[in-house]
Amino acid sequence: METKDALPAFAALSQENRLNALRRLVKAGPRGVAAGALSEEFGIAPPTMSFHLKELANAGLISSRKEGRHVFYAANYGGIRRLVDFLMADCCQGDPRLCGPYVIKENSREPFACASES
Amino acid sequence: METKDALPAFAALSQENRLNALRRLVKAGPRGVAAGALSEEFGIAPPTMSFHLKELANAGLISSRKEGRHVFYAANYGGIRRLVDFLMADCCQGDPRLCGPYVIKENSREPFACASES
DNA sequence: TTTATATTTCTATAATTATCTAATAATGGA
DNA sequence: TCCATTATTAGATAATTATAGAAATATAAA
Repeated sequence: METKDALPAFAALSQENRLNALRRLVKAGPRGVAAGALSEEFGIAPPTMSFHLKELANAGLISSRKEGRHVFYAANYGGIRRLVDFLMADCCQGDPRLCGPYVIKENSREPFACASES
Repeated sequence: METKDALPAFAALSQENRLNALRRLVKAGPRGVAAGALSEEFGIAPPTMSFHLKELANAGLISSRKEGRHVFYAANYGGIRRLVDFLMADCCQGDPRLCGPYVIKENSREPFACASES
């Protein structure tokens, strides 16, 4: 992951419809949700929904697969993880004891960890 | 954390100078870095740097403190964590086994975890 | 072939944002 | 007190960019 990959990903997340959609897909799990279902659930016109899903896909945050005449979109957990890793790279110069109240405790599972911890 | 808080945070991260600055502060640790040092390090004019730091601060991603005539900026690890938590809320409907290759293993420390795991 | 679903293309509108210069504020030392 | 340093604010400009809608196209199922 490089800056040029991270910037479009964060840009994709800074739009309400897209943030809602990605969070919905994160909840949904690997099976994903059909484009039409998302369109209906959020009350967004299909072309607009498609546009936003494409943005998320281009940013590497979701993937799609065809199933019959539906296109299912699913969160790309690996892409999301790489983005967070990039943001937290070399956290506290690798000394997690410096992260203040967010120190990574042994055997805990924090949403992010210092690079040296992962 | 709500959508209205997350959106400006992601928007803040979608600008190159700000993303660079935040990653630099994440590396620096709680002590932070003076505004002038960041300005010089990245070759950005002081007013421009100040503008971007303010954006990051407004987004809750960094904090500042005065020390003599310097202003030190430091990563707000709590804010960053809350942002990631928000993005991953209720991941896979709380069943981490569904997260595909990024399953949260027992006793592992992943950069993010399903909500039910944290 | 007909229907349902999804995507693409195009366009108009609007909005935002990044950066520069100049001025101001605040601090600390001589 | 005066000066040098550091940082922020204000004002102005310019460029970019993104959003969303309409219409048309493609794909697949019944």
